[in-house]
Amino acid sequence: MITSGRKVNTGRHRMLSEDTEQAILLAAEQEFMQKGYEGTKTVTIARNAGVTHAMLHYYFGTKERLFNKIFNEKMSLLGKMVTDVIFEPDMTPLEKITAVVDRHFDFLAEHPDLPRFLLNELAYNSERRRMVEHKLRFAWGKLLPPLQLDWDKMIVEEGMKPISMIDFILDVVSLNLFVFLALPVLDVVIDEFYGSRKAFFEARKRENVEIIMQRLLQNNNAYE
Amino acid sequence: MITSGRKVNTGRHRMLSEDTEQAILLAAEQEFMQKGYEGTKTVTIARNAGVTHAMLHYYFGTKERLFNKIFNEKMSLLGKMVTDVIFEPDMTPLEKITAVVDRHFDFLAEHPDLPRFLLNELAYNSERRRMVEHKLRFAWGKLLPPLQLDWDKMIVEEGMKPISMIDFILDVVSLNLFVFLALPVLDVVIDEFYGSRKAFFEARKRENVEIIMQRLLQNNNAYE
DNA sequence: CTTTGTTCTAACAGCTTTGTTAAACAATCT
DNA sequence: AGATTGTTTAACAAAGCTGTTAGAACAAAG
Repeated sequence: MITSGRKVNTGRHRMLSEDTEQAILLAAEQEFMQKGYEGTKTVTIARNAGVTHAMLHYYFGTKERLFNKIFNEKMSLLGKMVTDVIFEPDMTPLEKITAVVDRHFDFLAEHPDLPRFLLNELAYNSERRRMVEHKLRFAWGKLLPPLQLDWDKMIVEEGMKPISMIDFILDVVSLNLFVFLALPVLDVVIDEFYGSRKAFFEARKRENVEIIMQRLLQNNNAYE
Repeated sequence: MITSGRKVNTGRHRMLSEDTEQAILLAAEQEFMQKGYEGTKTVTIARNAGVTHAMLHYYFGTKERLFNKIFNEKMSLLGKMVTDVIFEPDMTPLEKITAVVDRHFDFLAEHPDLPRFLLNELAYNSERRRMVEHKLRFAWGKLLPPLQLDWDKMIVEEGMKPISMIDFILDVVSLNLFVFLALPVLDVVIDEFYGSRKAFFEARKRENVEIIMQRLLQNNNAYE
């Protein structure tokens, strides 16, 4: 089915068959996401793509290069998430926070395997970690300072409980990401206590928004 | 250094050299934790244990069996955590909650790689997942019902915001576990914003206790 | 229907990894 | 001493995996 047709090629020479390439990329993505770099065998990718395993090397050279293509694509997705989530329309500060948590969660629900995949490959490979470190520093060097100003202003003007922005971000990320990082294990819990993933996601999203809001609002019954 | 001496053996026969076995187990634990099942090679374990690689098979048969020994040991540790954390001394309900979150965090800090290791091997291996599923169901079948009673009582008597116990548990686990699941990536953030892991851990523990308590306490400034 | 460059297959080369085995060795028991 | 048992080594076998290559099949254009 892949070999259905050679690429129609007006410009003469030097063009690969998109279909085959795509089939390999798709199969590779599934395998790498499911089993990680080391757990994935190139022969399996080829088999799942319906292609001889020599083709995989013809198109992508090495397993490493194929993996990097997938990995970088997923890293871009992560970057896209940040920009998608961070810049919100005109709302009151509280509405903004709600919207951020909400959209962050929704994004993750659309890419449930993304966090575990990235976190893992970074945990298991120190070289990749070093590569990403630069990107991270650069990214937040540009993103954080402007946000910080808005943040401090909001805390004062809205009379919120003081909290550093970075701590707050970690709160949101912890609560939202965990749902997806632990999904393979949580599936058992979900089955028993929530019925379906959908119901579970909705419940957790509500709860995460709730707990985050409660953290920010001033509370008269001080404990301690 | 391992081959220094054969085991002195009063009890006659049928005893393996504890030293060698331990050296292999220790090296295996380090490798498996750091690189996962697939990323770990038995020759590397043997080399790090200072032992020929045939010894590894002499003592443990197969890579799988060796891995399972480590894996089960870590699962027991997880079980131990639950019992350690859940049964608290006499305190007011609010103090109890604080203590639970606190001890849960401290336990994780003593075993920072445990959650990622277990979560990963479960995510990557469906057979292991099925094995664990039974244990989980059995465990909470015994643990949850009695806790549930205390929980509902506490909510009413202390005038807390209503929240299901399971949602509350997920809140605590999300916040505490994430710190350690994401540690390899967070290290970059830590370096920049907290100085040291120790400082980061302390800050996060405080914050996690804080956000959890705020979630439970009734709040006069209702938002929405 | 030949030429030209591209896509694809089958076979294979070479390395890595897991696992086995035979024989040497050390300690203990008789 | 010699037999017995448990431990270790070195060498080997077999399978698995990544990557290569020679050339066949093919499509398009001359």
